[in-house]
Amino acid sequence: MSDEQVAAPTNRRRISQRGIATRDRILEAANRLMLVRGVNATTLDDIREASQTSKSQLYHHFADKQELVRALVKYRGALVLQRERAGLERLRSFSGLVRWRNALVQANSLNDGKYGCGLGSMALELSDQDEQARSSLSETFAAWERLISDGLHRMRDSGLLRQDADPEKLATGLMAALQGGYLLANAAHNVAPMEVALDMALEHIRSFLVQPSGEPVR
Amino acid sequence: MSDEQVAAPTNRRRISQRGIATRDRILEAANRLMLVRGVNATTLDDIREASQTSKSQLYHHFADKQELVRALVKYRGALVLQRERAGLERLRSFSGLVRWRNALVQANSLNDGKYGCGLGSMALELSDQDEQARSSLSETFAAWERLISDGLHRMRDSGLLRQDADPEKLATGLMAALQGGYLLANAAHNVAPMEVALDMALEHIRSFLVQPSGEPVR
DNA sequence: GCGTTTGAGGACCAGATAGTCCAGGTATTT
DNA sequence: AAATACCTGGACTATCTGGTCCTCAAACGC
Repeated sequence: MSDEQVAAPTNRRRISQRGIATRDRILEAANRLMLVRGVNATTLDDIREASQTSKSQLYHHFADKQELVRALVKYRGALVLQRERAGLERLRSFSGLVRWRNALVQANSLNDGKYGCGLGSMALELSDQDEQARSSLSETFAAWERLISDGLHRMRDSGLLRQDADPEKLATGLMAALQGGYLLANAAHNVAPMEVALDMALEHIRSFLVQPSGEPVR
Repeated sequence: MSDEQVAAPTNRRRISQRGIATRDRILEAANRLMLVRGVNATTLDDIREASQTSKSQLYHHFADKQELVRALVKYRGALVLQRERAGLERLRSFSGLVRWRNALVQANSLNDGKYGCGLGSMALELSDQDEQARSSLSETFAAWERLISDGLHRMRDSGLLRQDADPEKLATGLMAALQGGYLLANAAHNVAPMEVALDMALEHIRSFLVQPSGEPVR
């Protein structure tokens, strides 16, 4: 009876609104719990309870915990990229970068620097544990950096940035400052280090402006 | 018979060379294993086996896993600070910073960016799980940054850095770039992002030199 | 030498947790 | 209405793992 299902565990074709909703509820719960407790410290029972589903549903939608985690990596990646796309896809000026910085800082200050970046924390926890999750995360970081570097490219093309500015490297540096800022802020339970780190990166980018405005970053 | 021992589990005074050696062996093993697998994914049995000790010795030297982890946080912190003190306490020039950078990059490139910084990985894993470990890590980061900022202070006092340079902020920014670089390098299994991040931070510091030398960072 | 302290070794226990299975009920689609 | 997909609930297992306990050996002071 369930032979066909077993035969095609991954690419099952049955798609019902209800099923999708449950699957999403599970992912959403896993997302929430694993952000504050970490992946390994969160049990499937926690997720089952938080998502108001049953054990069998967990295993109906995901083969095992590892597959759930991998799905979560993509889920969270999609969330971040969607949020970041909204803030970055029309980036055309330095003040746009400052606004982007302010939004991130403000969001993180709401919980006193705790929890850090959903992607960054998974990266450290999973990189040496699940190669597939690692490469997926790596790709998400790359896509995120591309959103930034695309904006920087636009700024360079429009003559705002000097020609010798390297958008890719600047984006990587900014991303590292962001992730390092998240990490230090998390350790300190204080958003201040994240601000300093981002300001440093922005200042660095500012040094590539064709005509550096007199006012400082903030 | 063992009532007295139970009464004073923490501040025991018995100090034997043999005992210290065993304790250190345990910590050293925990350090090694937890660096690659993470804290939560490492079992006491792994540690027992790797340290060639017995279960009872683990619990003779540490009340429970949490105490072991906390001891490891200090152990690792001491190791890092010792290593960093050697490389930073005589920092007096920009080229000294570059040498410091090169040493870190080279060390991390030996394992293709994997594992990251022992402190940083613990910070993300423990910050929302063990308040005591978190604050201990936070202090270690502060001490590490102080090693850097002390060097920058010396450079400023000697007239190398401009007076408006803020050594504390520069040190925080550099530390964030380092930690973010570790994280991205770990996710990518490639040391390149760490190089870019550190170079950005160094370039930022260089912009505060009184007479910026013409040659780039590297 | 003798008793006490310290360390080694490992058997053992209890609880947590991933994962299985099934019996039956409810929605959705055709 | 029939078939298919989805869901509940919970019992059950195997394993892992933190933690306890007990015995024996070595070291050491008296």
